[in-house]
Amino acid sequence: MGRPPTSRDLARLAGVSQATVSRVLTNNPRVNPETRARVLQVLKEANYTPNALARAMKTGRTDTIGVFMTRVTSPFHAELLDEIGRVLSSLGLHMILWNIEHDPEESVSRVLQQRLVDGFLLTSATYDSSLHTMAVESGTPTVLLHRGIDGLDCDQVVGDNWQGAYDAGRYLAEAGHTEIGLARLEHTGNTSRDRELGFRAGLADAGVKIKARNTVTVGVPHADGHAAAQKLLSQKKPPTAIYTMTDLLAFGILDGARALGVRVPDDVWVIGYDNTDLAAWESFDLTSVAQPIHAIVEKGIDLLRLRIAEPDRPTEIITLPCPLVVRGSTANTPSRTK
Amino acid sequence: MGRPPTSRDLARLAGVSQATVSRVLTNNPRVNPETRARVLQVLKEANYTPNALARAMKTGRTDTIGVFMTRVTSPFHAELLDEIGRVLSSLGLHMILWNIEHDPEESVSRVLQQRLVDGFLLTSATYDSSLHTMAVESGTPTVLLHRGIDGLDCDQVVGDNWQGAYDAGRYLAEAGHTEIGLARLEHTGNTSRDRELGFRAGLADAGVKIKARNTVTVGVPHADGHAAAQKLLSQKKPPTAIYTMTDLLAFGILDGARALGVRVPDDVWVIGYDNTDLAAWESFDLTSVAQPIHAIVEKGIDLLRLRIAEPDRPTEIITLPCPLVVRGSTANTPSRTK
DNA sequence: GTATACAATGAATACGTATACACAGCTATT
DNA sequence: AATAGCTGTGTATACGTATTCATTGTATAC
Repeated sequence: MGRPPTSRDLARLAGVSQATVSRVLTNNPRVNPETRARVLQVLKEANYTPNALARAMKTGRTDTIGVFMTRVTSPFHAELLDEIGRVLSSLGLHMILWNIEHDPEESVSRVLQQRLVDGFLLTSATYDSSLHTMAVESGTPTVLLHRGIDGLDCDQVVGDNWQGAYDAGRYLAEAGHTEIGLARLEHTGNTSRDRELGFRAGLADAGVKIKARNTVTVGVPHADGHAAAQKLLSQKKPPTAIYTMTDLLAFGILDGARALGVRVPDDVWVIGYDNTDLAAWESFDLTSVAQPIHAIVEKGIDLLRLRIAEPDRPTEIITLPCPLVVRGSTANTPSRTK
Repeated sequence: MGRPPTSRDLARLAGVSQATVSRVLTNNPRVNPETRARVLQVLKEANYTPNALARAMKTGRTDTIGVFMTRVTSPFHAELLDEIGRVLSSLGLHMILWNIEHDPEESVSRVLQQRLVDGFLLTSATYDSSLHTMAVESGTPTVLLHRGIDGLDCDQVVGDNWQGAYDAGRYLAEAGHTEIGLARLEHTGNTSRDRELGFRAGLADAGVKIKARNTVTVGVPHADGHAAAQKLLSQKKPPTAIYTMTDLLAFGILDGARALGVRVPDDVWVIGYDNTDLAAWESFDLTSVAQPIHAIVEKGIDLLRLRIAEPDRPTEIITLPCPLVVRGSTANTPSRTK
């Protein structure tokens, strides 16, 4: 075991200088083919791997991307993380994951300046956090994924939440619903805001308005959706359709309805947002606005790499469409989509 | 912006040598209190953060732990990851996450030797992968979490899968079930093996044996549980209880039963393993063997830090109890546990 | 046959920090 | 009063690699 061999050790073994070993490692063409072959042979026999830290210090590149995220256990976030991991690894990049829910702000700000990574992916930008401004100011290339911030000079790739929500509202109104329930989140960022305003606009364009008594403000967990359903559905004249802003909340609403003996979709329709894998499970069979996770991640990492290569390029903000995926929680005919 | 300031820049500003700045940063007592105060003042004004790479290269410690995982979207894995993140961050440690599903074996082996991290947490050790042996041979401190490997000289912290499964079997048998369905996974590691053998033992000790026609081998996804339920429950004489080895599969089984119009728990009981958050949702209300996630992670990271501090300490293998959590999928009385 | 280009290599250096070593000034011990 | 110890600081070096610069040898052009 001892200490791992260095390029200098290998150079001695191969009878060349450390510089030549380094040239072989970096595919520098300025090395004799025979010498290269001999060195490669020695490297292979010693099972040598360059010290990534030393290399990073010299080149200034770590081949590592920092990812900031919250609530990994939330289905959508887990899918997002999985996709990020897939794309990064296909590019030979490592991922350092920070759950900013656990980390105190001050420690996060330190992380931003440690030059541990070549770039940041932020998936949870909110108005009440200064993470995104700190990240941008750190000078390290940064891309906002999934959640954007208006007026921030930073690359962003997000789903078109307004349009997705609009379509959901329109869909319900055109199906004849007039008593619409809304389980809304506080507007902590663009995402929650657009998912509410777009929905209201979609309804309004079809002449439907949400009554105050059918609106309830919730937090993010499943239990909050459950409670919201209990509240909305136990009224004298309950809504015939409920829209909410994440699948996780929609699952809670479905559970809440089930607990009350209210049938879906016969008594009430339910629509979520994110189209997570779970939405397709028979237990939920949830109509949901789909986020183009793959495209968001692919494009976001693409932008990040472009910015790493060229820090002064103009900022891009990319908005990708969110199609409505209709399932059994809203279709009351046998010909429902799976 | 320019390039970030170095300790040498700061030393010049404070009128001291770089060594003194470094001493302040590392809390070296051998520095005059007045000098220290002055340096700290300058550091603060410049908003200086030490270059983590340079520090790591010098000290040989990165304060970063590498985590190997698979299928982050699986509820149990997401909870495990979340907990790992929580504990690591509370200790001021960073996490590099590798999804070994995405990464080709050869690139993983390279990662193991790059000295990017102080230690590894492996959460997905299986017989058919050489990851754990490669990790141990890499010389970097390694702990197996949640999934163990017999006879491997490596610290391991796992749930007592055999006991948990045993209790589940015993519980079903004592409730009077004799036609027991088993949706089993191939034995790719200790975990799946013990979760089957323990269950069979628990039944056997109560005089119950699983019939071949009530056994089906499945893969890990939700859909496989669904298919297994369809197969088991569409027999002439279907089982009155089904046990399976993960909650995810159990959810699939519940969904499969629902699709067939088979009622749970009236017609069939269902038991899962992991006691994920979702198991408590009303849609599932699943009886499940609980994994002590918090204790596993806490203890595992504890062991890892001990080994980093003292590489030659004796190997520890810790097995933690897995209590059965009874919910509505098995209780047919109103007084069921939530 | 000399001058010139170029290929191949080694020696030296730099990345930013931590730390061993040297040294000056001081206090305390004899 | 001379020695020993202790404090605070600076100088120099090392971590392991990539890369610049210098050097040698060889091939090409006149």
